[in-house]
Amino acid sequence: MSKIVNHSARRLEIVDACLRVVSRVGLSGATTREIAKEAGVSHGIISHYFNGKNEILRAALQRSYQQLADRIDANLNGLSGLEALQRAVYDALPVDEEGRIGEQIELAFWAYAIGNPELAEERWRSYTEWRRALELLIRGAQAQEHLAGPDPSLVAETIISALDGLGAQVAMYPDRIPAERMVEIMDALLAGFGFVTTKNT
Amino acid sequence: MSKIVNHSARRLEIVDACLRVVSRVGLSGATTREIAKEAGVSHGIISHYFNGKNEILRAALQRSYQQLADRIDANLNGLSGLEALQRAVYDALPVDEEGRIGEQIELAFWAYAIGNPELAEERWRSYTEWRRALELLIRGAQAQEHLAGPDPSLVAETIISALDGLGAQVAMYPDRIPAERMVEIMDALLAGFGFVTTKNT
Amino acid sequence: MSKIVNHSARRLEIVDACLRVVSRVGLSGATTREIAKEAGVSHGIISHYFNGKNEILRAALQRSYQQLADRIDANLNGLSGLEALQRAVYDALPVDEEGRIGEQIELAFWAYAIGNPELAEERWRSYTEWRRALELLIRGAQAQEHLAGPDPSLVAETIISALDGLGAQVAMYPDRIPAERMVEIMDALLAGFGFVTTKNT
Amino acid sequence: MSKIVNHSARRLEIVDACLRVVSRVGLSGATTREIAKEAGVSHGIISHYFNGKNEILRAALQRSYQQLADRIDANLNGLSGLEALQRAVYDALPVDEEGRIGEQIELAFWAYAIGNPELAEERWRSYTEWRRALELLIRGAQAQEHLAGPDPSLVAETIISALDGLGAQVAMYPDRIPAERMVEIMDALLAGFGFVTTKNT
DNA sequence: AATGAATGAGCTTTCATTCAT
DNA sequence: GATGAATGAAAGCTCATTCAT
Repeated sequence: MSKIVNHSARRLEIVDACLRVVSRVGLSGATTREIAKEAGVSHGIISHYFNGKNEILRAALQRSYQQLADRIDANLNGLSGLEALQRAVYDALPVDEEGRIGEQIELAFWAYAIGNPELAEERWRSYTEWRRALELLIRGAQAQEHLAGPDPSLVAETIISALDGLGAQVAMYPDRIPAERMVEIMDALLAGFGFVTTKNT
Repeated sequence: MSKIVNHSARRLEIVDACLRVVSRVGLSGATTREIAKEAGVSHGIISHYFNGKNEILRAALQRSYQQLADRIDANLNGLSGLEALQRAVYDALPVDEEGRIGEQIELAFWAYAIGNPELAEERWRSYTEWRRALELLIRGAQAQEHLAGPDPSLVAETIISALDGLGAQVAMYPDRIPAERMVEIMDALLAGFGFVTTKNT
Repeated sequence: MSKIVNHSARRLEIVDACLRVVSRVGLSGATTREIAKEAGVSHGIISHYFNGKNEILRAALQRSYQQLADRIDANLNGLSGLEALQRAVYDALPVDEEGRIGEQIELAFWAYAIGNPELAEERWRSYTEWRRALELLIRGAQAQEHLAGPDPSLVAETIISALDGLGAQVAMYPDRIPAERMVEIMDALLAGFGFVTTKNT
Repeated sequence: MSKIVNHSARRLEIVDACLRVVSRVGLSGATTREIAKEAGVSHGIISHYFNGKNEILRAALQRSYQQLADRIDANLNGLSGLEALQRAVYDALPVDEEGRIGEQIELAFWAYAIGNPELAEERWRSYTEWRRALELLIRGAQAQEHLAGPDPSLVAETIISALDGLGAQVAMYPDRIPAERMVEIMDALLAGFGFVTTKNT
């Protein structure tokens, strides 16, 4: 039992090291040697915990999404209706250092997913989950605001598209898009769907 | 005297081969050998036409942007107001094979731009140009429709974000997002900004 | 834990393999692949022990100098005056297989030192050391023989020049200059400076 | 007839270009492309004039020796005895820019001769010729000075060795050995063989 | 379980040579 | 004769993976 705990704990350490390396030098610089060094373990040990490099990357992508999902969930506590939707959308914006690094990691994996079906599937699962969660929030907000508004699924996809586009922009040009501007953009988007947001960010 | 070869035509062949390879296996799989094979030339010849691999990539990125810009410009001929805006936005959507490949190229280079300032700046220039053009179209449409609507700059940034997000999605999952869905999304977005679009796609 | 390997011993094996390869096919033929083959290891392993090819070459040059210096020092034990000078000069002559290889290494690196300041400085240090040691021996011999003879520094430089010239000759044509001839030449040179040498080679 | 003249003239241009390239970037940088560019001819034409790169190098080495021999011959005009010997030895010293470059070329070829029998043979021919010429001068000087002195052949080999050693030194460290010092060294050497030289350099 | 040495494939780049025009 | 495009081998180097200890 203890062995198993240690095993998965060590796996996690390596995955986190991988994310740090990716955010520092990009995916192309994330060699197994570099990851091992960052994790403080020997180079050869990696094959005991992962079945090849792709498995590390897949786990890292999974973890990166999990961190975002956790952040959103944590802040959603007790909120409902439009407030909950607004909160979730704001939390999904890369407004701080951590979010920016997350977007760079995301972007790195996106490009890598082309020609790498395993990674692409992993991301698709996370995307689907995120879209469904957002749909629920949208339905809740529409109900609260008594909106007969557009198809929640369509709204969710639109919001995610804009978030993804902004995320890519931030990943590439961290200093050129002020956090306030991103909030304005998402506010405008939500307003377009009938959600009159309050300015108490 | 020498073998009759059009130097710049040959260069272009190699650049196009590069674009095809990148769209097929991603930037990390776009080795000089693979590009040469795709172009149907020997591996060594590449150094006759390009000063190293980075020069091929830069040329490929430039060409990809040019193709998109040309497509949009060509179709805009004679249109004005909302029709022009709608046409441009539709043309920017990756609805066909060419567009899809273009998005894969884009995405591949986005990740590469992180940590490659030269490439990042080149992309920024294209982005700025595209945003300005879109702003003009938005102003024109707002004037025609007598809308006092939101800040054209904000609208442009929102549209581009959504287009970029959709583009990334298409790049990764070419077959999972129907062209009609993308049109719906952009229609909803435009409607949110007060532009009642007609269904004459 | 790990494979039991003496790191520095392995390094030395590779350096020695490098020296053998250089003596066989010259510096231009001393590729990393060839050195690895000569050392009986795989090509890739070299990067575990050296930071690039230049580091191997530097280490090889150092080792070659060390071998010569050690040989001269070892035989000088207990000798003084003219005997010591004569012994050192004879030892500096490439009269056996080892000496011949040493000269080939030297010659290969001489050319490489042009346009390689780092290597040139390293060689200059060795040269200066050798000249000073020779000057001391010359002073000792002059004192013992009661010679008011020429400037020891000039004598040292002359001797070294002749040794270097002979060394180059031997490096290129190992079989065309008999060891006895080289001894005759150095004897004639020493005689010209007033040192009547004995024939007890 | 004219074709033949042009042919060998073009050959000579290429050989001279080769020497210039070697003196500028060393033998390792003397690629066929660089030589062709320096000669102002197309890259492909070289195979019409030379049977492979080695033939260019051999011709270049030959020419380099010829230039030295010509210089010595030219100044020898009318001199005889010790004066002639002294003049030849002085002329063989790399005391000016041209001589220094010549030594660098020499040195580059020496190293290349290891593992390149053709080039080594070419150099051996020149060496033999030079040694014989020097022997004649030595005999002449000994006769004039009524010296029963040492074997002229031995003297010649000693002188050449010292000249070669000095040449290598100058090639590597052009600024560290004053021309006067080299003259002193050769004077001391000649004095050792009984030739009392005059100070009218 | 853990180490790091070792392998071999593959990368970009360079270059002498060949060849169609 | 002359050009420069084209080839293919080889260079130094990197890296995921395997393996003996």
